[in-house]
Amino acid sequence: MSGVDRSQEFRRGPVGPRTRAYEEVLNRIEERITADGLTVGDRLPGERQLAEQLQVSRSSVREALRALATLGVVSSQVGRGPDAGAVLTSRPDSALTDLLRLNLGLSTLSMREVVDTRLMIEQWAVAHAARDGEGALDEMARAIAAMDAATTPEEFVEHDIAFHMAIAAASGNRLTSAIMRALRDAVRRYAIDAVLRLGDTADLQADHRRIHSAVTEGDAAASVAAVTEHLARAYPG
Amino acid sequence: MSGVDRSQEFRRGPVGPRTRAYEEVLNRIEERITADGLTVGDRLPGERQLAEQLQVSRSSVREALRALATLGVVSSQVGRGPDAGAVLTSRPDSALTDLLRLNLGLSTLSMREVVDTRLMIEQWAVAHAARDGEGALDEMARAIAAMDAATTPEEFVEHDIAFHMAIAAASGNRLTSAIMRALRDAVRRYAIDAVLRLGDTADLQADHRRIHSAVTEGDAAASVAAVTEHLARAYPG
DNA sequence: TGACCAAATATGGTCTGACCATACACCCGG
DNA sequence: CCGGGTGTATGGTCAGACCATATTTGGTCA
Repeated sequence: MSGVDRSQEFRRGPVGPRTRAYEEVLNRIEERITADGLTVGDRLPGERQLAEQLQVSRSSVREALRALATLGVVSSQVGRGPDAGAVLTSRPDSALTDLLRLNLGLSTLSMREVVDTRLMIEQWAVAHAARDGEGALDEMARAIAAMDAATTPEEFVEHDIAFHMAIAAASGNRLTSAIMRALRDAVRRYAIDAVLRLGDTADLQADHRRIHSAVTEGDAAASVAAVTEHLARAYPG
Repeated sequence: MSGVDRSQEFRRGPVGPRTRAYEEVLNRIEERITADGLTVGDRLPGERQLAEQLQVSRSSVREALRALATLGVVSSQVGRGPDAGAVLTSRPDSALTDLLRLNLGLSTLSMREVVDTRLMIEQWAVAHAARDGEGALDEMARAIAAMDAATTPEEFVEHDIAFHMAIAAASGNRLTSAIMRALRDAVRRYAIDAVLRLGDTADLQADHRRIHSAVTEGDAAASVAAVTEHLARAYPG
């Protein structure tokens, strides 16, 4: 015989809502973040220490930390020192990307919905950029040049993403930028196939140049129109 | 002495990128989803079986499944039978909500950015609804009536969310709806405080009725204007 | 034969304790 | 003062056990 009879612990009330241990840990950590005003860069206690504090096993703590890591708010480093352990971060981009990619894989979201969402963000962002987004012009021009120099669809798409991310970044809104980034990363494969299908990138580049010109001239309406036509060309249907 | 010396296993190439075991499991499961065309409702093998197939410990499998559950693509039920075990699902809403809430808690995203994003979606959705969203009118009217009857800020906000979700749903785009839902859920507390601060909900309800009228008449421009003014009132600054 | 109840069983959930690889901290000698 | 060796805290992984739950199975009784 080994182990301890634990069958009578954690009885709360007549019906006990059956909170999983790792969820309890999750909530406690979130509480601590908001209550103690923890912010990016701060360290959480070690897994063993958290386990003792919360009276759960290290496995449960690890599952909770894994969930937080998946949401992009903690990042664990091994070893020792000030940078080791679970550190609070904030990487909504990769988390959003995974979320979209996997849900697309289960075909609960259609490509049409993703493209339409992208169109919404891009119209909104380019209108902002046309009004006061001079900072993005250089980045956009560089991306266009890099696309001209690209020799493979993969390379082209890489810089295409950079071009459109420059527009999104010009809006100054990190949330829409993160969503945009996640959308592009999640459908990267699809975009490469689209370039292959078109065969020629001249039309796409002409669109890019029109967008760049319209933003340069500060013409919001023309910018929106150019972006709309561009996406209609890239994702017909 | 117990255990087995494993120090020489998993050496691949000169520099081995040190893939964590649970990431390997994650990739394998994702592969299986796309390759085998698994879809919502299908079951994954049990944790013990997966562990044996992939030659890792059950803990690593569990961490991978926990990550997938956090992204809203699997859901685990205990017990036995066809519905037990890890089942593929697709709940982007709750995953998005957690993602936003936690990243907001770390103040990497400002409330301004969230509200602006919401404005973007809502303008886009209400324009769609005005064009062909008659299905949403009843739902909107019901929510307005429920807000009239609400006695607490919490209750009011609950139906306010329902009102705006009806608009989002009318767009027919599940991705934007999911983002909208996540935005509202993540800032629910903030919205309740806003209602308390305003003290009176008459102006908000007047806005809601204007939006409903504009959508009823199919006037997209008026709908967008009404939504814009509504959000400016609710979240000044 | 059919309905009902009890045992077997498969599943996720949790715990314990161990070992490994890593990377900084510390100390000691030159 | 500096360089290297050792100590040690940290996450990563594993193995094995037990628990709670829910279905399946099979037997018993009406």
